[in-house]
Amino acid sequence: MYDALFEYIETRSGLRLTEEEQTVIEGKFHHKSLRRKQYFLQEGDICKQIAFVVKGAARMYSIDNKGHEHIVRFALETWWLGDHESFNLLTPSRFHIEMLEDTDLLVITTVNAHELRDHVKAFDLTIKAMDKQLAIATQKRIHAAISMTAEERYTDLMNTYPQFLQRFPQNMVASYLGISPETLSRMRKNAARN
Amino acid sequence: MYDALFEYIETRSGLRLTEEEQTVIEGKFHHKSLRRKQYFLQEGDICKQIAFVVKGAARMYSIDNKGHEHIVRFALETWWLGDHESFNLLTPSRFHIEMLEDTDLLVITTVNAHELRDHVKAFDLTIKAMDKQLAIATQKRIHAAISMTAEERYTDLMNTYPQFLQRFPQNMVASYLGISPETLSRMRKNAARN
DNA sequence: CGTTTGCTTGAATTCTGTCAAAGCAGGTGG
DNA sequence: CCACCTGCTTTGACAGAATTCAAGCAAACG
Repeated sequence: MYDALFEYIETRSGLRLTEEEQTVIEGKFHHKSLRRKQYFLQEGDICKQIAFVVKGAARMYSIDNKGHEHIVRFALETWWLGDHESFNLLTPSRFHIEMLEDTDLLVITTVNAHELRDHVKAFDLTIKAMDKQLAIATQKRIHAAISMTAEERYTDLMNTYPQFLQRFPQNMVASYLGISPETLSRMRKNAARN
Repeated sequence: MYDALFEYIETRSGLRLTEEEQTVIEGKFHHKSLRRKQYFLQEGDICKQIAFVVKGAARMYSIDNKGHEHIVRFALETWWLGDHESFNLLTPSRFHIEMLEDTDLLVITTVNAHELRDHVKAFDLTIKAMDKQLAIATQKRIHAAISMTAEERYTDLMNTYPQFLQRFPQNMVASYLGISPETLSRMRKNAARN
């Protein structure tokens, strides 16, 4: 179960983990299984832990005052679950994090994550690398949102994350793109013609 | 000139800087003045340095294949200039960073920034805090882009950054919101009625 | 086998962009 | 000091794009 996490840390940090470090890491995380439709976080909760996805899939979304859902992020294997804002500021989250498949997680609390960063250099480097990657990905997404048409955003998504349409229902992909399911359906019909 | 930076680091890190540390920091940064309409970065450049804004204002934007500009970010005093993606991956930037006012910057290279993080703990903590804040702000912006109408995004912006409309022309605010200047003008007219 | 869930399609409506024109500063040079 | 630019905002008319509402259909699920 922990092998996927060790491999992830070694790849991201560029360092090898000693057996001792592996033991420390195992002590700070704990395993958690969630089935499809179960929640890791619900709106109003304070996000006091984050989780590494060993196997499975999830979505993070909000519900607006008209009752519509808006998917901010998906998560697949080797991605992380958690609401940055709530986690860092200890404010109630505006988001839900729901499993879309039966999922295996490795969970760590805020406090343990900080301790681990102080004691295991490879983990600190990993988090730094994640932060960078996240900054890049979110900047791209903002750029896409303000500068591309819905159709361009869709083809861009297909190039960047072709897995998404295979593992997530189309109406959720539409929600992620910020368009209605009907619009996405029509766009795909047009795109197939060309 | 450096006082604003020292104060910023001390506030963000929660640590006091020794005189020695202040000297080290001064040695790694250098001062640069840019006038209105001058560029800190142009499309195609690799972003090998970032800059702390001591005084002034700037915008970061791209130009699409129709020749339209799209503003991804603004920067004011105590904010930073730089393209995360180009800076971290050393790829050519898709963005321009242009001064909107005469601006004083403190510039640091990639290499020096890494060294400084290793030697001055307060600086490392500051960068970590910045990364967190950036992650929160960008997540909010993505959420706004996919879940709000143009009008909701506008009022949200006015609440979060009321300075923007005072220091930036309205057509740039429109570009930042991802709408046309005409639409923003009409929205403001409607909002004034209520 | 019935129910739920997701996908598609059509028609009406609302929103937004585009194009064009006009007005309104602030700044510059004569 | 005035006339003229130039950059920015406003307004109107029109076209195009996306949402909404409604209906029908297929596949998956319990």
